[in-house]
Amino acid sequence: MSEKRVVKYNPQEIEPKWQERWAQDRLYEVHEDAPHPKWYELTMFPYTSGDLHIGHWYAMAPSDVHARFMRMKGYNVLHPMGFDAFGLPAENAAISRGIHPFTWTMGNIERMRGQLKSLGAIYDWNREVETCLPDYYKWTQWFFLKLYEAGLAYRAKAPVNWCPKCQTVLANEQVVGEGLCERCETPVTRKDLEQWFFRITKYAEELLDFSHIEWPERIKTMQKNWIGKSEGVEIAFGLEGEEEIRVFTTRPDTIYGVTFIVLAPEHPLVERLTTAEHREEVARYIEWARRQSEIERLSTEREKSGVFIGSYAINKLTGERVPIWIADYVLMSYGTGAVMAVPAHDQRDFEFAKRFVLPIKVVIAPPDWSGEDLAEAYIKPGTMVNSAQFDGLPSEQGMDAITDFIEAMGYGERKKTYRLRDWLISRQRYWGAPIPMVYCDRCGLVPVPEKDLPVLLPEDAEFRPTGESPLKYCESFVNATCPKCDAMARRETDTMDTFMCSSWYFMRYASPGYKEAPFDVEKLKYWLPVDQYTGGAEHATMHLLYTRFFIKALRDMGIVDFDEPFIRLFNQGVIVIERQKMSKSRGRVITPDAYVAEMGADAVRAYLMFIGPWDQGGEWDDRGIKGIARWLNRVWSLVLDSYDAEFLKAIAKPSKEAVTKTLRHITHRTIKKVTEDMERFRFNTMIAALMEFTNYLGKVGEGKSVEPPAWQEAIDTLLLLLAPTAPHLAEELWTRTGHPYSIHNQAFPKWDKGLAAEEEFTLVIQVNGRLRDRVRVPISITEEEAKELALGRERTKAYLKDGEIARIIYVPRRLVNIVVK
RNA sequence: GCCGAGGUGGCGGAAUCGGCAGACGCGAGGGACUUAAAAUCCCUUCCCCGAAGCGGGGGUGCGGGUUCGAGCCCCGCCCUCGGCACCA
Repeated sequence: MSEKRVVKYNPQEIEPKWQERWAQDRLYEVHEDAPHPKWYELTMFPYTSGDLHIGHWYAMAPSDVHARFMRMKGYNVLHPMGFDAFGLPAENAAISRGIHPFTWTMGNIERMRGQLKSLGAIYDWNREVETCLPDYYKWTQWFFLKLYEAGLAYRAKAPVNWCPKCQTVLANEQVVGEGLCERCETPVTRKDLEQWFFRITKYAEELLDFSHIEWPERIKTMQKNWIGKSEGVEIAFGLEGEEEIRVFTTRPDTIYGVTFIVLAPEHPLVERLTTAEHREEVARYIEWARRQSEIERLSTEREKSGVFIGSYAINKLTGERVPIWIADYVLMSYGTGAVMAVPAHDQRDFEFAKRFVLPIKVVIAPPDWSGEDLAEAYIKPGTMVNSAQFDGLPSEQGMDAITDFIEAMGYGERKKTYRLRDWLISRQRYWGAPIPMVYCDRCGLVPVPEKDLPVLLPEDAEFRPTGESPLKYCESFVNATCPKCDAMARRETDTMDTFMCSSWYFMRYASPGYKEAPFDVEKLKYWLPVDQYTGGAEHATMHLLYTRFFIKALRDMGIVDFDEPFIRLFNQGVIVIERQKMSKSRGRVITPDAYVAEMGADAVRAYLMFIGPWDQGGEWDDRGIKGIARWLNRVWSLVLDSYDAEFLKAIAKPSKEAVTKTLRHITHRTIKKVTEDMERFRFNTMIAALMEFTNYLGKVGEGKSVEPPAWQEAIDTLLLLLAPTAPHLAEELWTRTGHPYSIHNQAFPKWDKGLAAEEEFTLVIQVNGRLRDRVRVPISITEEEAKELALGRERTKAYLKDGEIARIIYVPRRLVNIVVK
């Protein structure tokens, strides 16, 4: 090709240049008055840990590419960025290094913002949101007050998860694996504490409705399982006197098989029902159970434990007296904290009965059962026996029949139970939004009036390694006056879970500087809800669930008018190193910076998308990035050469190898492929298609002849298709080839159906399912023609001579298969 | 234990309305250019047989099955990853 080209592709030079130019021209500022439909594409904002690693870019680059694609498709795209800036690591840094959490956090943000800018995304930085600034957390507190007014925030004493290392409580959702702290993996212990909760359980049923959102099945299933709905019956068992024990069961059909009752050790009736001679043993057991660590308690291999408390309950259906036990396999926090034990038909009850030699009464006969003892609980359906008037019924029918009977007799009623617990939002830490409440000796619990918000974090708090909340000992903070009576009062010293901050940040982006309210209602109406959300699946039962609850609560208060925050969700996979997650503490972190400095952001962006399907994640192996760099260099040379006068003269010369028609076909086929892949987030095959296109154009450029307009269409198309992925390179080449700035304001190419359509295909000829020949044929070939052609081929004939043709299978546009016997 | 996703060359991965397995890229081998190296370009690269072929055979975790035809569907296993885990 041309000898004249001297300019080399130099991303180090062109990337900063265009980033500055775009910023200067406010290319990516978005406004509500644009004449296009809006598109809100959001990626989960990063926690301000210090450095962005390649995993962050893996989340952000493809999301930016898709947002840019939508922008070129004509949408008014909001694709903002901000920082999740409250949280424990800032405080730990303060303790260990004497830096104030604010200083630490803002320093990190500074560094991360720089890294993010080098990515070359279309973030409108005027809309940046930082959750730790008073302008923001003022509204976090405001939302708390709204939830409080609505009766959705309450304070209660409860056994809660306590992380001894973080010195704070954790929400259920933040306890992972075998009872470990989500952040530091320390085993969690139980503590009885007064804490603030949000009543997410009120929305359990609605949270199970995913009909208005397009989310991955996997995430919906995780939320479903987390909410854990089960339908059953709550049934009263009689006690001496007026009292009753209520149990929850999903198997009312087994009620004739109840041989004992088990209460959770913390059950309120235990105290009253324990008889004098069992008191000591019961107390000992409760104490023992309380001391069990979460890990011990959760172990399924552990032998059942429990004690008899001396009292009996009456099965109202049979009139039988059954003993009442306590055991820690029954949880106070689920159902009623009491179960009717049916050892014959529940494995846990079975093990318990075996261990303590309690009767096992079969009421659902297994198939072919003739009265012998069971080796394990029979939990499947069967025929009802030993069940009075219900004998002989299939147990599935018995379920309803018995429930109807129980309801008719007033012994109990149908009930739904959920595994989901209320969201524990108190944290005994400094670096979070203070809960805006005051304790007054005279007035009790008093919310801080809206006009007094924000309740500011004191700057003079001391960070000591004792582990206790610095706020607790900060007098300037704790001492307050009661908003109601002006008397001396104490401020609440708990701060809010940071998931509270992230439950509304996506709404703040709509009007980030707004002073009168958390958002400007008109702008919110324009932008929300988020059309496309992307982020990690690890938030399935945390951020993603909390936020759905939050929006539903706000909707019911009339603050927002939509039901779901995020219409479409896509979860990218995890980038790993040596099959393990990146982790700062283990020194397994790759930052993008060195790669950006060496190969350019465009190459890193493209490589991250090329590794594999976005939702599958993958191994970071920097050897592969070379292939991308080579490709971008080839694009550079190809495009610049293409606009060289001599080159144009050369391709315009007629030759035997004229390819204009094929070139246009391939150009339009590529547009189709790239567009469809982009829409489906299949970035790896999109890049492969662009590479193939580049390779093809390179071949055409070597001595073949083509009409210049077709050639320029192809080259321009390549640049436009590449623009979302490699925005700097595309812009540079677009400008250098004399096109008007900016390529990012151009429309994404549209394919011509006729040109993209195939005219021929490779007909595969098989004999007995084995490939024997292939031949290019026109798409219009008929079945008869194809069969005839197949039979006539030299290569097939050899395989036909020894047998008789039994049938011929023809698959249009694919193959002919000759079956020979 | 239960639920979900997955297992394809030396590596990352393509191909799923059941129809050419291995696109694209990395790595490797060979060649061109160069005093040399880097860069770049060209060729080869699933395995076995064959001097070679646009020749034969085998091949998508394992074992069976359905089908003219199976990476894809069915049955039974094994392994990896993620989630849940005494939830009555």
